[in-house]
Amino acid sequence: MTNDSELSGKHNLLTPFDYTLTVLGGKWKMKIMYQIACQKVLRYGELKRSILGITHKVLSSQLKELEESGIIKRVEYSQTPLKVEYSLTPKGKTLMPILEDMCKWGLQYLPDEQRIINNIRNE
Amino acid sequence: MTNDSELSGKHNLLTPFDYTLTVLGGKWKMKIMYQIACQKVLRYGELKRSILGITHKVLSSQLKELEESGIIKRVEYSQTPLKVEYSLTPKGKTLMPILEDMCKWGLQYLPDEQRIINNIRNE
DNA sequence: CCGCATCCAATTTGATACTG
DNA sequence: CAGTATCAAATTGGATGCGG
Repeated sequence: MTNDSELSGKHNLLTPFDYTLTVLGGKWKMKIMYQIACQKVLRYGELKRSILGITHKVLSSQLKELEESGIIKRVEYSQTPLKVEYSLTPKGKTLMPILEDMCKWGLQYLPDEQRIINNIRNE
Repeated sequence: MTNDSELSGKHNLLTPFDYTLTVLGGKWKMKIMYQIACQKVLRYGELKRSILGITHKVLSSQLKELEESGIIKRVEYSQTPLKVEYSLTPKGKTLMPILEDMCKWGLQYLPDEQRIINNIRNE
């Protein structure tokens, strides 16, 4: 670790851009947010099934970090069996335009050979 | 590897959103792009000095990937000592609005305690 | 100066089992 | 059902040296 945290001490100070990267960073956070946003509310298991390839451990740790960043809200219903629902917070919703722009950009630039969904209503 | 690539075969097919994540993904690519965009053109060494904490190995591998994705352009001048300049391609420039929005979002939501630059022309 | 290759350490991830 | 803990496996990261 030879980076910023050395310069800025224990409370690691960040530039605004780095803060956003911290909140959204990693391989899965944006995909998780995207899924939650699409469905408004999702239970843990539904979320897991909707994101191909993510593992139990990774999903739960990333959900926890997103919650700590104030991006998603976790509501636990004390039933048996347990039920937990995730949704975006207002703060989280303010990030959606960025994710949508990323999606639009991908639509424009994704090479056809790699496209997985190209036959939806092409007439 | 229990993910998409299994489902989609060797040419790993992607959704548009995943494509964007692939292009921009990782800890450093967006920061690299951001630096290049700010200066229009940067030599390798300048770039390295401008990004705190990045190592030689990581910077060069990420630059290569960005080049392969068509986001940055690499121009090599056959001098001794060697000189290489990096700049954004037109495709790369189309991503800048997204990076700028991320920066703006960070400005709004970065908690004051973590802010590293908060005294620039506050009157 | 730039960037690839190597070697080894550190971090992340996956599979599995366990708790409330 | 949701989440944590553990441990091995895989991936990434840093330091260094070589060659164009």
